Amino acid sequence: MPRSFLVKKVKLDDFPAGLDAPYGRARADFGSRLHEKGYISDYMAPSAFEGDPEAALKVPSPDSLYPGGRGDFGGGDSEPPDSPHSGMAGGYINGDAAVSEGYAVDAFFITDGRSRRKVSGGAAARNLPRHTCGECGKSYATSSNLSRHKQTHRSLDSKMAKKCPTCGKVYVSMPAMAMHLLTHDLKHKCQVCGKAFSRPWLLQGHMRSHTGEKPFGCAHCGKAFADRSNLRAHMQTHSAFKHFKCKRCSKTFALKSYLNKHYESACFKGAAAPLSPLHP
DNA sequence: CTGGGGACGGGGCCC
DNA sequence: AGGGCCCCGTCCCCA
Repeated sequence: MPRSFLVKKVKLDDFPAGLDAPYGRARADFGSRLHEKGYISDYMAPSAFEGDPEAALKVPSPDSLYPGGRGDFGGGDSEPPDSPHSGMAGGYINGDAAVSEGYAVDAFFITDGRSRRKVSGGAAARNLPRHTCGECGKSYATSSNLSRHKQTHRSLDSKMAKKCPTCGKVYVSMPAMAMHLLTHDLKHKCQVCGKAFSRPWLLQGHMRSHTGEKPFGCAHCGKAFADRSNLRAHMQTHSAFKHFKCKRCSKTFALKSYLNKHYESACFKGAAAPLSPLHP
């Protein structure tokens, strides 16, 4: 993997404005989640993530990486990225007609893993006041969203807690409860094989297995995937950094799932329960 | 045994 | 409140 792949910043405004509408929010959201979850480390220089297991858990401050601060790209000084269209022609990846330009560009942001942009038209972009949760500090565009979020801070033994009549799971947040109830209602049925799903997008993803559509292309090697999660996992295989480490034999893995598999393998056969991995 | 990919479930957040 | 979209994680299969 070329070093530049790991360190370059992205100037999103270089991309066609037409791509903004459907993907702007997703990209911004993805970027912020990368910071929240620490996955930004996947595409960073390895030094901070090697050796000391504690260090591996520390996520560098986004502000230190982006002089412009969170939610910005640090002004117009960003280097142009490796072309998101490299290996693609007219929005196609490896000649795969199912790959839209929008998705191809979107995939690039997964590739880069650090991209973020101002949400055009959003409250943040317009500098509107945000509604911040006093308990965890998360902020929301509307008081309504904040109110909904605050439900998640209720105690499990709160009077507001409700139990799922089907499986008995307890929820303190009514939106979460409503969401959960949907998982028992498989009303989205595949017309091809009859398999049923609780969510329309689960069916959409499933349909790709019938149509062969692979809208998520890897900007690094051009390989296309039907599922974004699978593209993400694939991107990790491009990373030279394996920061999931077996505590017993010190072997390292690029993906947590590989480490988990390793724990189930001979390394721990006949041994006590696995020690906690680098990333618990 | 490891690496990689396909398929999918669940929950969070935004509009 | 509902719909849509997203990410995280897991299971399974195969090379």
